[in-house]
Amino acid sequence: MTIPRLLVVDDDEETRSMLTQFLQQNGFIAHGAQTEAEIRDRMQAGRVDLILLDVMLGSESGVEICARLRREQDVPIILVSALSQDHQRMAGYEVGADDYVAKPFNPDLLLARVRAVLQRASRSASLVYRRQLALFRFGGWSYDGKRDEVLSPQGFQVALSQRESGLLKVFLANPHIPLRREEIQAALSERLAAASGAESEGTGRAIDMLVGRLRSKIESDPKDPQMLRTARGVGYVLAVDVTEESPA
Amino acid sequence: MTIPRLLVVDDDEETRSMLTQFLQQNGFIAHGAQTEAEIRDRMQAGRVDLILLDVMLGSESGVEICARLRREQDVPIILVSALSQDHQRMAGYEVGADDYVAKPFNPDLLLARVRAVLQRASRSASLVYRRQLALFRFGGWSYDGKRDEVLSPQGFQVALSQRESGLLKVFLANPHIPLRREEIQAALSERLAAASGAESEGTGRAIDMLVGRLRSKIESDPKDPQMLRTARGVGYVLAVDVTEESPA
DNA sequence: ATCTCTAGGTAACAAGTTGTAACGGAAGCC
DNA sequence: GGCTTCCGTTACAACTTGTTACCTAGAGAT
Repeated sequence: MTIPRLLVVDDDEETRSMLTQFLQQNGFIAHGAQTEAEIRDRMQAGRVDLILLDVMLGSESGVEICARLRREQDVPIILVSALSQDHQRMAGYEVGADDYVAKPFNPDLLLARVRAVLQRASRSASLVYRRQLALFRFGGWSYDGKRDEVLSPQGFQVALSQRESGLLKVFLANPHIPLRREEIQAALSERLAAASGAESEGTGRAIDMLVGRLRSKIESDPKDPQMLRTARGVGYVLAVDVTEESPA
Repeated sequence: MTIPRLLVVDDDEETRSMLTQFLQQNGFIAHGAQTEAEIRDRMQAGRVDLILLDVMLGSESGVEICARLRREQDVPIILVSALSQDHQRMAGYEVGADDYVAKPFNPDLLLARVRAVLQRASRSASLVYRRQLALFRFGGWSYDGKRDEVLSPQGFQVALSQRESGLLKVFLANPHIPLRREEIQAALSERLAAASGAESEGTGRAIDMLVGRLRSKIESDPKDPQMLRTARGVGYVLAVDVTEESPA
């Protein structure tokens, strides 16, 4: 894949340029668009790998646009919204969005999501599915998103806590990519930190602890981890391949 | 191979001539170009071994040009950009380009990259691959970039620290080429030193230490190194052949 | 061949980072 | 309330990695 090409759809000029710039700074190609027509223009004009679609587009509802786009083409879509109630979230999934991010969002979280969706998209060419329910296989292990259940290579079921399985999901979505602690933190606690460069989170070493505990459960030799490798000075990486199946 | 012929594509006159001069001083043949049309002219007119392509070409996106060129021919391309704050990250991505360098770049780093890409190009005619994830074999040893794991000729697994495996990767990418300490340093810490002739890094002998430690791990007789030879007055060379396989 | 000078090998140390055991608070359950 | 489980914090040990200092080996001059 070449550099991913993103399309940021938002009717607020400021948000749009802020977003496109931020994404460009992080190695993506990002363009802006305001209307459904513009989206279609862009997609006509060239490849678009992912659309970041605001839910509140003045007159139009982003959700409806999403539904329409999805019916016709298979471009991955992340819905962006200030309304982060759960039922609305579900509505987004029903419509076929690949993910859903609340605004104001933590930039690290957004990055992680974008990468995750692109990853998935590049692997399983075309497949509208619901994020949570996939079945992952990695290094002999498997994780069933539907049951939130982990099976060891020997078939033993291993109980993970909420947070641990959350952590696992974050890594499964970003294999081979070193994740910084802040990114992990952000992806885990969907709490919206301040929008921009928010680097609060000076708490402590919770992530290290979490990783340690997860290792003790899914690494055959936790002292010498084969899957959850540490990237010194950076964070942690999942160093095995991940395959993802749509749920049965 | 004869002297490699490089093409520097940038719309800024100053950058372009600075770059071409620098490359010429380092033994390459370098020309400049500003537009895609000019690139094609040059390629028509004569062999071009490597293109250094700026990402921000005024109106056009270098990335798109890269994609187009790649679709038609197999010329190696290094993308140059000011956009890559989080550069390490890009490495994880599969880009159509052969490599990606941040601007302002450390000249030593650039040299190392150029050599590495030329090396690869001459070896494995055409191959879009994932930089990090290749599998290398050298002098009986192997290095698995995917697992970041080194196997001795006897099949024993040797644990390298982060920095040590980074060093190894630098050498694997540039076999038989004497690398100066500054180049190595630059390639290791992708940190952008000051743009031009920036020779800061007057720190100390960290590289010597690193090489020493790596030798102690992968040389059968560290006192008389067979692979990691020292090039007196210059730096170090990897003195064995390297084969590189794309990951399974 | 010997001398001298300098580059490089290496041990010892120091600073920074990570792994992990122990502790304690909070939430859920009986 | 008392228990258990989850999870963040702290403290400390172990490991990484750069720096310094000292010594040996090579290269060139005599």
